[in-house]
Amino acid sequence: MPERQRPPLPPSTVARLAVYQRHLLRLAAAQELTISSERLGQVAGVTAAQVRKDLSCLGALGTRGIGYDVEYLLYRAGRELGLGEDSPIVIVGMGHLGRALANYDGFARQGFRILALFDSDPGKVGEPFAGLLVRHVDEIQGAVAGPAIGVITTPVPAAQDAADRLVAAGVDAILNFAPSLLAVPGNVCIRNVDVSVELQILSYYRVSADGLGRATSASTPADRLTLLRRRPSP
Amino acid sequence: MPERQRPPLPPSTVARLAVYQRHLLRLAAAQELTISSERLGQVAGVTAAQVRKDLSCLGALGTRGIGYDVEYLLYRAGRELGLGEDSPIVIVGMGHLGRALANYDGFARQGFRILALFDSDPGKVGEPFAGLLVRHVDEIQGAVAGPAIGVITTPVPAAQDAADRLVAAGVDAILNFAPSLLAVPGNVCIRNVDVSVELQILSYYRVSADGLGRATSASTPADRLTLLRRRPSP
DNA sequence: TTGTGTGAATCGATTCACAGCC
DNA sequence: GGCTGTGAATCGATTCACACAA
Repeated sequence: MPERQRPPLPPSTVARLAVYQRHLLRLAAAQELTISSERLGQVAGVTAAQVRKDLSCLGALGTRGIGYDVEYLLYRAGRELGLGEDSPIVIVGMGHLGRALANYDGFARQGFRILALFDSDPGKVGEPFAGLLVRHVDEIQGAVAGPAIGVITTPVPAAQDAADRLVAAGVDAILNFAPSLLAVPGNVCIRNVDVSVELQILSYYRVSADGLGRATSASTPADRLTLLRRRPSP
Repeated sequence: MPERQRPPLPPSTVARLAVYQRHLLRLAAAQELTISSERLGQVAGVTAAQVRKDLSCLGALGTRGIGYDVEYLLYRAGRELGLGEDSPIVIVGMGHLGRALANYDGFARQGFRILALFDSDPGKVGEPFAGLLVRHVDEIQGAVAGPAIGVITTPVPAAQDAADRLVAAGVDAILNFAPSLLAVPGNVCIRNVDVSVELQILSYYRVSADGLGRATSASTPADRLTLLRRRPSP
């Protein structure tokens, strides 16, 4: 059984794999049987060579002269990303953003399932969103059984507390929308999304672009680089 | 006047500069006068050497033995990112996410100003959010005078149309939350944010981490790599 | 002594180019 | 003829280490 004996994927490849996955779902729904690196690159916004390099990390999946089998690629990419069964998600912070995410129906399609919603405001506890009742953050540890992905959509002052509770409940990955750096144990993986930061980045390329007619930048897929840092030794 | 005569910043530096900016604002509010690369790195989640390299791109801003002047750094970083006066933002798509962003009060603090909100649903047109009335997407071109940053929070099928209208109205940068690759002219800069993709990336590192007690990844700042592609030659 | 600024070295990621297979 | 898989080359980004200024 020579399964699961591959070097870890490069972080940039992981990020793109997630993007490919999304487009492959669309292609599969459209009854496409095979896809070439060229076309997949076009829809994902990367070069064909990049696609081939990325996919070759999963093994030799394509057929020369033909391309890649959409269904099989979907299966392998999904398995690599750990999307076997529905991954449970819990959301902490039922402000506008938390509600937006709770109501987002794309999660189910992408293999995620919202397990519970939490807020610290007693006024919000008990309210129904997306078929779930909001629970108090005190209940996180009781409600979350085993590993799950936590999503933090609280204001900054509450974010660290939310993270602490999630970690205590066994959550091992956190998507943080609060613009602050959370302290968590080394075995918990965190990704931060900060809309203001995204806008500021756009701001920079905007000013470089105008003035002259010089075209500067074109579109890009949702390519994010995860920086992984080892725990500093004690 | 030897102003504005610097090579363009590396994309990864631009992304981090936006993160520094955010923490510098907090430090300035807390009356901190100076900050060392060491401490700024701690709060931003990067190494001290990285901070120094990044900041040295803006010139020699620090004082040896002391650190960086918070106010001055804030000024220079903000200027570099093109945050001089309030940058106008328009949001297209008043679903849950669009409303969440419209109500987000962090934009103003970060130097952005929401100029207008749009939706294609006549039922939503006229509704008030965050002190603005939702207008119909047909009005985009009339309402947006000159360059602005467009934010697309529509469902996928409407995203390209939204982008086209924004571009026609003179918008030169787009933050796209719809999970699709938008086609825009080469002088328009795009960044994509896809929450499902973020979750899938977390998924990967999650599965690598558990099983054994091996710690795998620690936290990371909102570091995103913008891939800039030149327009392919015709 | 503290902490910046920066070349040099390292590391990783992308592109190129082409051999090999359908 | 078309398209994958992959080493080799290139490009960029991070880290190191240390001279130098306050």
